[in-house]
Amino acid sequence: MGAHPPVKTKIPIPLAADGPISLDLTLRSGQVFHWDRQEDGSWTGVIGEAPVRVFEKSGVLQVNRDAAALARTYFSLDHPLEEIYAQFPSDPMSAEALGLCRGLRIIRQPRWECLATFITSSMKQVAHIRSMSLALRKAFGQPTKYGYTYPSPASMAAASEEALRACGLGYRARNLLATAGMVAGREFDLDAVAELETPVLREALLKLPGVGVKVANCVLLFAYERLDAVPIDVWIHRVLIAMRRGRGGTASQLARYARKNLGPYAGYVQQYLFHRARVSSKMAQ
DNA sequence: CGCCAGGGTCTCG
DNA sequence: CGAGACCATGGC
Repeated sequence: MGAHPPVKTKIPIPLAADGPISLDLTLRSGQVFHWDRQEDGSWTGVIGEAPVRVFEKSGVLQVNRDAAALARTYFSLDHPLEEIYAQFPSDPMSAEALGLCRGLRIIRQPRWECLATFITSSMKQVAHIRSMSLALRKAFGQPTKYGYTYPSPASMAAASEEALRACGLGYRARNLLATAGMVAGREFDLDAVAELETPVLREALLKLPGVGVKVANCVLLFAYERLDAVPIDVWIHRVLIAMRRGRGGTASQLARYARKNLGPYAGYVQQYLFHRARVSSKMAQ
């Protein structure tokens, strides 16, 4: 807590010609689960070890000075949104999703945080992933001005399965513990594998306990900048079937359909479709 | 209260 | 390879 002197000066981070950003959409879209929206509309949270308070107005971000560089990278302000939108599919669902989600950006997450969080995500609602993340941070992370850091692989590997279960993980505790051990012991080097081609990297990730095709694609998209990776969860599964006019299929058939029809930024399209599906579901009730 | 959730893994045909 | 059973938990 005392490591960071209070910084009251906020400097604007101007956007180049890369389009807008919406913090509300980006931080509520099921990519990250540890940000808090304040009453003044700003968001507080942690990027890596750094406490961050960030505010968006008129397409410009304001952030505490010591986190400016981190925020640029984390919020992917260099992603060419207008080019991505120009490559969006023209089907009605993708077009509607784009209309709803302009400014939603795929975040560059710290690799371990992303991998571990999505190991805990299986068969869990977004709200509960959030509560598990908070419990893990409180139990094993470090406190900062704006919340807790995400626990290191070593600190999780050193924990007991019971301590992880106490954070609400259920049967996922075993997998998280095993994967934390492999990462902490350098049996799996999260940084070294970043050099691998996407299909090879995917196969490598699939060797980790608790990582199947869906979680591997989340990690590829959110932590390794593979913007063509398409995680297919229950929501996207339903969306793809609807796109195929009710025609279902096996998981691999739907994956092939997504790869052929969602364009070069299929991961972005997927994220927009995910948000659209969840919003329209809430409206329906 | 019962349903469902950003699934993975193992077994069996 | 594809389909089914099972796994823990809590928001809604």
